[in-house]
Amino acid sequence: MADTTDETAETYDPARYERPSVTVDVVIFTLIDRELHVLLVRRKRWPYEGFWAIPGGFVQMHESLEDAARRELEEETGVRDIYIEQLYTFGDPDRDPRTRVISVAYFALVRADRQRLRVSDESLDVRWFPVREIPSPLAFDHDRILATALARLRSKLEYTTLAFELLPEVFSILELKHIYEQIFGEKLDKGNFYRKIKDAGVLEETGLLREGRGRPTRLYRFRRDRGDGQFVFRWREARIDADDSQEHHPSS
Amino acid sequence: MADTTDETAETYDPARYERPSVTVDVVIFTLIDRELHVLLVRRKRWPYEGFWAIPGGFVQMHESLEDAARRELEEETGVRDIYIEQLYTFGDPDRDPRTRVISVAYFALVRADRQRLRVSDESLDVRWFPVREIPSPLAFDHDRILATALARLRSKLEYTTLAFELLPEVFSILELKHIYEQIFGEKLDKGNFYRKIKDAGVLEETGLLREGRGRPTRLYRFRRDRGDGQFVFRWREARIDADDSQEHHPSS
DNA sequence: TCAATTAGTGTCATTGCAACAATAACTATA
DNA sequence: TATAGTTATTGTTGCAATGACACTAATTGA
Repeated sequence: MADTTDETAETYDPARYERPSVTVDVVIFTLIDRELHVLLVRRKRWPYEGFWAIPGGFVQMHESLEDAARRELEEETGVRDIYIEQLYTFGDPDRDPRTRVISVAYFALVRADRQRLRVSDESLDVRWFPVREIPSPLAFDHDRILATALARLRSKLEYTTLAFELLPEVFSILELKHIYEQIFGEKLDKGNFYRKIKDAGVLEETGLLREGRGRPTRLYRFRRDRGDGQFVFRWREARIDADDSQEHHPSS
Repeated sequence: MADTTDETAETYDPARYERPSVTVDVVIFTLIDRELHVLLVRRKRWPYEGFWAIPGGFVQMHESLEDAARRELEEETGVRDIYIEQLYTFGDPDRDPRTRVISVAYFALVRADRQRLRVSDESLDVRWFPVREIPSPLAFDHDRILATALARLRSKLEYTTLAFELLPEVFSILELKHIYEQIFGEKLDKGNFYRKIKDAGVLEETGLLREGRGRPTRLYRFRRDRGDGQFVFRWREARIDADDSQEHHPSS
């Protein structure tokens, strides 16, 4: 707020305060060949010329933060109407050598079947990277931003239906299981997974089958309608450490 | 970041972009007479003159966001070394009628025994309000900020040891239980609470007793050392809806 | 027709948890 | 000075969720 407590002393005058630049950065995840990928862009000029960075841009005076994030998202991927969520705001004074830049980071999930619409695919300066092969270090404090995004993603998969935002419209239960395994980095029991996901009632049978080497796979669709419209499925109890990287405990 | 993707077209020049003002607002919680309270300040001038607001102020060019939040916190309460955590960033274009103001909100927990150090207590313009008696509406979009803070607090109590940051140095198990009941808004079973908190091993017996009407209460201290230094106690499985007020799901 | 392969179901013992009953250690007052 | 009242603690028990793992199903390819 522009509501300082001791406004008694000072009259509000924007010119009195030097203003930082504000940007949004969007960490965009998708699934390619069952692997989790992130979109990065290569910087063309100083600072960090040639380094990979999380896509982002300035917030215009007339647009909300989320609008700015969606605009960036669409500029990069050509996709709209996608899951997006504010992640964290990074504002260390020296994170950008040019000037004070405060960055509001978002993270977005692009569905596996939509992401093929990626615009500048052949360009060498915009690329999907598998999360296990991120070039390091990234520009600015983007390593930290990415780490925060991954932590948030992991954390949220555990108690929300976010995983469905990564899958194509129609998918199999074992594909869903694969996502969880990928992101949690641990093997899950097939049988227990089937039972749990079925009991949750978030799946709708499509009647479709997919032929393959063995027994054909039944294909499902995610039921967006369920419950009170919000999240109704929780894979397991939330973990302790997951999303808490940014907090500060008192020393005393 | 100041790293727009299409920097190809444009050279970076701060002057080309109009910059918003950036403030931090700090939602400060404490426990007074076993009740959860929030600190509010009364605005002295336009806009929202006479309305209550969450304390906050401008971010200086040289300080980090968290430093700014701590500075505000100390200005209001005289307390340092307190639990503080970034909450969310609010940046709707018209949330402040004066100019574009982006506010990075924090929330802080002040221990029950420390908060008596409050500076401007007698002042009618700075007051602790019980959370159930918040004057409504608050200035700007502060109702929303406060709601977000409360949701976060509830959510985090469930899977962290945050509750201890509200209690005095030394406390009884039933006082702790009372906090949970207050914030969750539901009764908890005495016996189960005892067992659960004891098994968690986060308490250290002080040997102290407090005399009262019935059987004297054993007093405990929170063991900050435990585990990997971080959160080791989870009251119960995290809830579904809690902290998710700010997200946006795709419509498609 | 029989391995190989992928999909999906059943069983069961263990654990965690909620409900609630029982006991312990005091103070107030009749 | 007993007894009722009050607050603090500990025990018991049954149900439900979960994890480990064995089993059945439906297809392809040799």
